[in-house]
Amino acid sequence: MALEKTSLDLLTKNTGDNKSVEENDALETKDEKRFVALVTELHQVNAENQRLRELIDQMNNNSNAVRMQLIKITQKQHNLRKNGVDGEKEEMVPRSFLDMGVAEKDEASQQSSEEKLRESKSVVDLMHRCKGNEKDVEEKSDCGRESSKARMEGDQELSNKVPKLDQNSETLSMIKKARVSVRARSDSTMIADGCQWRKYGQKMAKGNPCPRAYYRCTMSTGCPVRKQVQRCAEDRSVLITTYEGQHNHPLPPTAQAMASTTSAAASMLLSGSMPSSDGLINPTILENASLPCSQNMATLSASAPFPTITLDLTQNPTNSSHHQRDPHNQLSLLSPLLAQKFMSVPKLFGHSLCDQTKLAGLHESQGMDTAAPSFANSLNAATAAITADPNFTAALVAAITSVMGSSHSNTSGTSNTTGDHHCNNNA
DNA sequence: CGAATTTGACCCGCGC
DNA sequence: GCGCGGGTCAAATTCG
Repeated sequence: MALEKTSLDLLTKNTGDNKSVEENDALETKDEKRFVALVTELHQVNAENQRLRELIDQMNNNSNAVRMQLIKITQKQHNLRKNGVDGEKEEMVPRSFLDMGVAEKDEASQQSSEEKLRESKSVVDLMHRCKGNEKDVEEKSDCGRESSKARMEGDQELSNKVPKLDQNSETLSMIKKARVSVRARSDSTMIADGCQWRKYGQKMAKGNPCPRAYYRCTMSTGCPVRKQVQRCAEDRSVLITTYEGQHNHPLPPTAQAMASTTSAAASMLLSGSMPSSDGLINPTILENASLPCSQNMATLSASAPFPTITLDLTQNPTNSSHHQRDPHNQLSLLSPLLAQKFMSVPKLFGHSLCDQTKLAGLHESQGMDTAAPSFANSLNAATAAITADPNFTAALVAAITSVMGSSHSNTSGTSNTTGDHHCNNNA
């Protein structure tokens, strides 16, 4: 609008007569018109900004609501499971990684949980589909994991699961429990990840002169999350922290980024570790997800006793090298860094992730049309591979939630390092 | 004095 | 069956 008026004014000026007084009057009116037009335009931009801000606020609120809903549903599911098992009334049922499924004995309670899950929003549905797909895997994994505990606690029901386990021992041999390992430089004995931990053991590991410490989460009674902390044998300044399990309680904002990211990484890992003919992890997904970014930040290990995804924060990320020496900063960067890996791909199929037309518009406006053709081809290949896997989508949702949460709680913080990836960049 | 940590003992899975 | 290594338990010790 303003541009049209300006051009019209210019035309008027060009076709005006040569008298100086009239010329001055024309110039004054022209300036006034331009000023009014600029003010109008400014108002329009402000209004647009206001709308975008409201949109972002709404998205943040929705994100938080979905997250809280997920927590509630998880807790409900957990309670249902607990009440459905006679032998475990007094004890929290340990939840394995990502709670991908439940034991056979809880089918009835799981059904009711599933009904509730159906009522929840699309994100939760996505996560639930992820759980459903891996139900069998987790079922057997849980049996194997808890069989020893069942014996120790004299739990007859759990012990009864062992024969089923033996029948499927062949399959079981392929099923492993996922872990997320984080390498970060730190001089302290333990990296600060926002959670409260209690040390319950320490062992000398073979091949490493440094002892390995065992911690469990004490933020909630019965929280199954454990972590191992060990210094790298080659580089003592590197602290290797291995997380296992999922928190069964709400986390403080400082811990949410880490928890969401490790969950996302593990979910992605498990999504690629469905039993195949050779029982090995299919690394394609991670490779594809890693395509556009710096290499070697995340690696998979199929040879380890458990499938492990390693997030290496000891190497310089391309745009945040100034954070390197501070382990706290490294951790706060973890989520955006991983999200950077994960989310460069969903820019292409962001429509399916953010099913709102406005979000799609934002993504389109950022556009892949400026990317190099080879890069776009790689991303197309990655998209084809990844969109076929709903579990990876669920992992992405977790990563997105992580980033949105961190940006929400720390608006001036490190989330800005990846601020160009998502919905809060146009305000 | 209660909570957290340390540390030796124990259990279990796996390979030989 | 046995030994080894990883993981966990729980009594003893330390710390605030």
